[in-house]
This record gives sequence, structure tokens and C-alpha cells, in this order.
Amino acid sequence: MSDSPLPLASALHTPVLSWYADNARTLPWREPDAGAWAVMVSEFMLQQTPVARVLPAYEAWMRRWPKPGDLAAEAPGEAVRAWDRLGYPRRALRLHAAATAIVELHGGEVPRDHAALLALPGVGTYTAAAIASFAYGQRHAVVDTNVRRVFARALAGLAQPSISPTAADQRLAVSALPDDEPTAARWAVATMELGALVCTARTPRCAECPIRSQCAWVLAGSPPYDGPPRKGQTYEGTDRQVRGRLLAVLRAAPGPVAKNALDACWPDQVQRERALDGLVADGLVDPFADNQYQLPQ
DNA sequence: CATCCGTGGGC
DNA sequence: TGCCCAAGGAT
Repeated sequence: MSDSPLPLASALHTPVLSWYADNARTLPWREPDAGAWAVMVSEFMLQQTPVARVLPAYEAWMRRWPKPGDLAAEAPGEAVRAWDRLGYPRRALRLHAAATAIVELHGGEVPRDHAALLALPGVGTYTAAAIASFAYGQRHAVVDTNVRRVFARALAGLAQPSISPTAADQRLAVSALPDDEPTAARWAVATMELGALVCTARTPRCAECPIRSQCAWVLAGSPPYDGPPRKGQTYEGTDRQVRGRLLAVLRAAPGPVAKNALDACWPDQVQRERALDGLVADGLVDPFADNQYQLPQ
């Protein structure tokens, strides 16, 4: 083990919390009266989709389904349709399934308990902690890609966090958590916001950073990333692109769609069939009558 | 643990 | 112009 101690995380609390008080974005799911369902919907939508693109879909969603029971009462296909072009539409299906579970198991109220949240479809370690912390003010390590990057730089002195989340990331975030519950909850959202606005992946705004004088990475001279190369995800020509095209047609249609309309989406029949079968297997598309398909009812 | 799963905007 | 990235989860 190294003799050099990590920077004391507690020394970061005050500057980060103070920075957040002055710089937090106004977002609808952060309004004091937003409620846990609003937080939950936003967290699902924000899984891999930027805030700017989430906002309009979020507003429409909350107007239409202000409570979990409102969503659960509708067909899952309506959730997929309202998901619009946020991407990864399985999230819409999972959010609908989670709403159904909330009605059936929790009286229609988003549960407060971390384990109960984790048991919901589409809720993993991060989202469970985020809901418990942001909506209910509990003390949890909320470890997303922003937080992992902030800690990688400020505490570990690395330009970028590991490619995939590790147990070490989680332990580090737990150890950095302020002791008392309300402060821990503010710390969680503040560190995420710092990563989103200042300690960004590509061009960090270190001049604006409240902890630049304590940041291990800055103090080390901001050394460049030297880890394994990140695999750039290709998209053109993948099944994902084909699935996206097929689902776009089905979302736009008010009802069932003839198969020949779907055939026009993609020239390669083998890939097209595979993509369609995959959508059906995922529950995103239902076969209907003969040679017709629709969003799940 | 690696891979799959959409979409679009910024640099 | 591409390439990188964006509040992950499930398998």
C-alpha cells in the first residue's frame, strides 16, 4: 500500500456543497414538491440520455401520468410510444412494469426502502440509491458516471475513472459520504452536478471548480488518461439501428402495422427479421393477426 | 465481466 | 467529418 494518503474527502464537503447552493440547475424533478415519482421517472429517462433531450418527454410524461397508478393503468405500448426518441426503449417498458409493481406491492407509492427499490424492474444500484437519496433524503452513495469521474480526479488523481464501475468506486463513494443524512443527500446530488457541469469528461472547467486547489489530478499536473482504450460503440449498420427504425414506424402508427411496411425499413431481410424477432422477444412489439405488428397492449 | 441495448448533439 | 459521450440495467 502507498504511504501517501488520499486527500481527505471531508475537506471537499464544504466547498462542493457551497458551490452547489450557488450553481445547481433548476430542473423540474428537483422542485421541492416534485415527489418520488417525478424523481423516479427522471432517473429512468436520464439513464444514458442527456438532460436537454429528457426535459420535453419528462414534462409530457408527468402531465399524462402524474402517479405510478396512472401509468400502470395504461398499456405498456403507450409508455413505449410516449418514450419517443429518448433511446433504449426497454427503459419505457421497465418503467411501466415498475409502476405496476408499485401499485401491486406498495399501494401506489414509490417505496422508500433501498432494497424495495432495487427489486423494481429497471432499478439497479445507482437508481435505487438516487431515488432514496434525492426523493427521500436518505444517506446513500449515489455512484454514477459523473461521481466516478469526480472521485477519480479529485481523490485518485486519474484523468478518467475505470471503464466500468468497480467495487472500489463504491467503497470510495461510501467513505466520502458525510455522516448526517440530510448533508449526505445534498452531497450526493452536488457531486453529480459538479461532474455534469464542471468536472466534465472531455474539457473540464477546472478554472471554475470549487475544489481545484485540492484535486489530486490537478495537483499532479493533470496527467492524461493512460488506461486501456475505450471501445467506441459503432452504430451504423447494427441491429440497434434496425430496431430503432422498426420501432419508430410502430410508434408513429396509431394501431397495427402491416409487415410489408416494416420491410421498407431495412434492406437486409435476415438482419431485419432478427431485429424484429428481438423486439418481440423483448416485449417491445406484439405480433397481431397475420403479418401485422403493434406496440404491446 | 463483456456485451447488448437508441439517439442525437457537441467538439 | 467523424468520434465521443450522455444521471445504467440486464444477462
